[in-house]
Amino acid sequence: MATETRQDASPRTPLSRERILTAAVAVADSGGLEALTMRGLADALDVEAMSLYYHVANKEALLDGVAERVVEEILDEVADLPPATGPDDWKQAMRSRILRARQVMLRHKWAPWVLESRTTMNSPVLRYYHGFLEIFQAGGMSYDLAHHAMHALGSRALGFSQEMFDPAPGTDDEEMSEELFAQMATELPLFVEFMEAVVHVDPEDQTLGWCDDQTEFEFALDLMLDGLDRLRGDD
Amino acid sequence: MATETRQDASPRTPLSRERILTAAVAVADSGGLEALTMRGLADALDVEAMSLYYHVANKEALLDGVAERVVEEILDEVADLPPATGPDDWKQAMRSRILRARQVMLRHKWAPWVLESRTTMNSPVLRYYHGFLEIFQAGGMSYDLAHHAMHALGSRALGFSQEMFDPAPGTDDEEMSEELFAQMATELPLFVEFMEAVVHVDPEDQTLGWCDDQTEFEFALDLMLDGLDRLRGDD
DNA sequence: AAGATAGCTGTACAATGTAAGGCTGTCAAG
DNA sequence: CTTGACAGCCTTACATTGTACAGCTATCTT
Repeated sequence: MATETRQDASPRTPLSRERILTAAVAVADSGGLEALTMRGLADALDVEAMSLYYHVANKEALLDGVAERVVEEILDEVADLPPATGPDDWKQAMRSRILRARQVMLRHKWAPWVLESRTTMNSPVLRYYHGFLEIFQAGGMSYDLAHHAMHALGSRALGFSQEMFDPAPGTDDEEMSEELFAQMATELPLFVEFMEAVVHVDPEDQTLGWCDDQTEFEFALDLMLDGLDRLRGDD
Repeated sequence: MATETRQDASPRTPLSRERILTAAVAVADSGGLEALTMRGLADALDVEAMSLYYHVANKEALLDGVAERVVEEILDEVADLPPATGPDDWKQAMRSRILRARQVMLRHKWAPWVLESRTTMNSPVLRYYHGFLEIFQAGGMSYDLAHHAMHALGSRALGFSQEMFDPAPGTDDEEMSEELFAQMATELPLFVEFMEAVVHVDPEDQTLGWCDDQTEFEFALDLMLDGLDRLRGDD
């Protein structure tokens, strides 16, 4: 009964930056980003909160690490894709790569917020973007155009687009308030037609699952890729 | 000395949701989003924190209001733009509109984060998007294409693109760590050429102001608009 | 005059990140 | 074997946040 700080005598695998990051991703996966607190993470590791600070400078650094982890997962996901061989398949190569990245984002719905809040570059991101450069080069694009293309793709290169005011059907379907709807009918007539045409459901009873994220993502992606393809020097 | 709670006898303009939102935008403008706390906002209004709750349900509702304010500012900004008259100028109309929106975003650097964190639609946003519908319609686009276009534009419709890992020259220019740079030279050869070609500065001493946000924004915007123009039914 | 109420304040509490220092086991030097 | 150093983890404590709850006060109504 002398050493009673820990109940079980199992030697407990020691903490490490790697274990912490793995646990952090797991916590965020199950509870969302707001569940990722230092105390909560420590609990998940069966450890006290302050112990984390021995391996991670602070929460900001932890999130940096988590961001790296996510991009590493993307790198894994695209590792087995065949390289682009020339101007005829650069677009397809890019497309596959980005859609694979999107798979990772679908597994970690919180990831976009973490990635967007990072400012510093990190090694996995550099490696990931290097793959794009290879493809752009195979496509015969100038570095200048490749640069523009990177910016134009933006977060889409990492597999997400961060929908604005996403009309995903929440638990309660009152996401469009009464007044807004009334306003729509009178002041914004085009919207009524628009929704009737697009939503395939009369605006009276809203049962929306009208925006297929995957479809919209691919549409926008192809729009950009086609545009870039047209800007290449040699056709 | 009886009523000593307030020093000056000036009757003090009463609080109101409007005054609060105006102050909130001002606080965020000067101190950034992290300065926008209930206590800080109350201070700016010469009032106690809890007084705000009489006019605003909670912080989330406050941010909703702030988001509305920003979009209203955009609406103001685009109010005097001439409407699109037909298929020949829809693109220009859209372009002007979005570049005006961007002006607002440049005034409120914090706004992207607020807007992206909102999930519920609000009235100004609906009105703003209605303007897009008018333009798409003038361009002769189907509602279906207009719908895709909205999604494809995404946040760009509101004038921002949320740059990933933005390499803006911070105070200290060590945003690319030693190890990263070393790795680049050896493992990621394309990056070296890339930067030399694009950055117009040798990678030894980094003095980067290499990404012109405005240029990149317009490039991506035009890429999308041109693409959409090509997808319209009638040429 | 009496009470109701809108608008604001004061106090208090829980959740968060994290600074500062204490405990403990391991391992090398004497 | 003893002794010290130190890595790794814990304890305590504090500042900052949002916000619940219960007052206070002036104005307005009856």
